[in-house]
Amino acid sequence: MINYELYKVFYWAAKTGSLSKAAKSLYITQPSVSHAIKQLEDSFGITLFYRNSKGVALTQEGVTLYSYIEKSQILISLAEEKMAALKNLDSGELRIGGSDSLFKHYLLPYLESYRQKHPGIKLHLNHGTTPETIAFLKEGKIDLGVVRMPIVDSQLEVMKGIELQDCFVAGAHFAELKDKVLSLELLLQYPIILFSRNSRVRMAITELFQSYGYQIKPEIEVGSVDLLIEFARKGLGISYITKEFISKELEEGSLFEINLDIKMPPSQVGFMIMRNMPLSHAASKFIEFVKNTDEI
Amino acid sequence: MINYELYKVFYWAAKTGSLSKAAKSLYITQPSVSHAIKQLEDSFGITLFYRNSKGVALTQEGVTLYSYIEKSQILISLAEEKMAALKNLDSGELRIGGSDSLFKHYLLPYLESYRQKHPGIKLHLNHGTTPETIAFLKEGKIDLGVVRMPIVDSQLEVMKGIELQDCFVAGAHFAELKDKVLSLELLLQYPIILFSRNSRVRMAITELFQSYGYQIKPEIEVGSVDLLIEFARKGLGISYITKEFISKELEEGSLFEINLDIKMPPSQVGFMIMRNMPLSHAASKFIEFVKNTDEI
DNA sequence: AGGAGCTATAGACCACGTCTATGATCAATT
DNA sequence: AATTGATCATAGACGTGGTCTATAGCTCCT
Repeated sequence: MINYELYKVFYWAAKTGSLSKAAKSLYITQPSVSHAIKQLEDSFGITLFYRNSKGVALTQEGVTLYSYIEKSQILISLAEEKMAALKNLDSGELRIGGSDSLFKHYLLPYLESYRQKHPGIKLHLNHGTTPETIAFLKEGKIDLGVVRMPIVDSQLEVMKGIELQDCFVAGAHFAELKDKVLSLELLLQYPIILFSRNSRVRMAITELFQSYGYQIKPEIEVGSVDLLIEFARKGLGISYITKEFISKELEEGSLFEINLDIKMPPSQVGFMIMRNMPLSHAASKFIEFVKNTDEI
Repeated sequence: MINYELYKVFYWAAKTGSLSKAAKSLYITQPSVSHAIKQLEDSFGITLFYRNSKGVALTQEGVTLYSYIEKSQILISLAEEKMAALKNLDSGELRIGGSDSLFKHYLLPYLESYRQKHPGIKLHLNHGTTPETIAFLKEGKIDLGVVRMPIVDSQLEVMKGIELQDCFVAGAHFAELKDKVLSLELLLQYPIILFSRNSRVRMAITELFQSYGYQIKPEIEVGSVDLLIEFARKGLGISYITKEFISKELEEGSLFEINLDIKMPPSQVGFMIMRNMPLSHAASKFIEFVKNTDEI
């Protein structure tokens, strides 16, 4: 089998029309080039160049070989450029899966600033439920999943993100509750708005109430955080919602937090990646970036 | 600069999905493959495969690299196949320059049998005068020129072909000359048909007559051997023509040779190639073939 | 005649690619 | 659980082959 290094030498010799120039381009000596070309000619049993005192020129057969090798070498050069671009994040893909609300309210600033730094990286955001996100990860359709903890799956490696605090909030319509401290039992007298059944937050709150011996049954179920906010503001009920996602509404007073006589347990954001599978460079840099920013 | 051998290893590893299988395909050991892939990954600073107990699979970046390298390697394979074809004359070009008459009356049987042996070789016959043929040779437009000797050109290497004997012939109209021996002076009394001015044969006969103190002026000048034959047969004059080209006519008696009191010097066919320029494989095999056949 | 290019050849050397041997891990058996 | 049989990774030794220097031979140009 022919050593492919010889084609590299052949390419430069043909391209420059000179073994000496090829040697310079390749940072080797002229005898090495001469030797390499000889090897190639010997292994084909065909003369590729004719030599004269000015340099070398391709024979008919040499031209034929060159027509193939040139394309091949250009492809390799392109490959090397592409790899360099991937390496310094001028190119690549970052595929993240997770819930819409986490993208919008938590990840967005990171994504914005990452994109600004690396505008060549294509961003794929794939929203879905936690099980869907895990499935996508395992199928290799996404590099990274961002969901609520806890996640227990031996195939996954999970890193903790920030802590979020869920709470019940209401709008002006329930102003009478503003400075009161409610028990769970009392809370359940009011219409409750919850996120749809298959979400992690919904499961968590259902379990929490069960552990206290109550069953929480929402009047309204919605599919997005925006609707949770909107419905609460319009006074249709009391929404269970992540406090960090409504800092604007709390500040401007269009929503207020309901004080309960028990502390709601915090929930944590988790970054999931596949265990024992190398991350794409774009993804690992993104995670690194989020980690460093979170710590500061 | 990256050793292109590594791409060969990468290609097989990616293609087979297994370092062990790649090793077998490449007739090296598995640790060598492992080492090579590692080198490639290190020099890019990018992980190309993830490894598991079943084998290896390309990462996202690995897939990108593979998309280039696959094409590149296929081109090289095609190149190697093509070179093998050129080597055993399944493919290639044979470009010969020379006079129409030599092609038809001398080279044709060789060309036929060469073509039969190597149907993949494209044949280019380029007819022209001797100076044109030499020019084509120097421009690299033909591999081989077949002309009348002598040729004196330091850039050319000339090999002798067969000897041809030119002679004067006539048809039935001049039957009275059949068994006579003519002097040059007497011959010149008859209408002479010669090949056109710029041919080598024409120059030779002109010089020959001059060396005896005569000037030969044709009644008719023609551009092809066929016309020389045809005109002589029709009785329009006495043609000066290569005896070997009219063996059929001499045998059947439609033409007969004029006996002269001097011996016409033989002329020799010459094969010209460029000195110090390697021949195409197709051409060198053809010359070899002609030489061997001629000797037998 | 001399010099400045070019490529070819010879021979020495040592880097690096390959090998063997072994370890680590995982999955599918027993 | 233990065993077997795959996989790839690692370590270290070995020896080939690619690269080097030095030099020759050639052609062209001054």
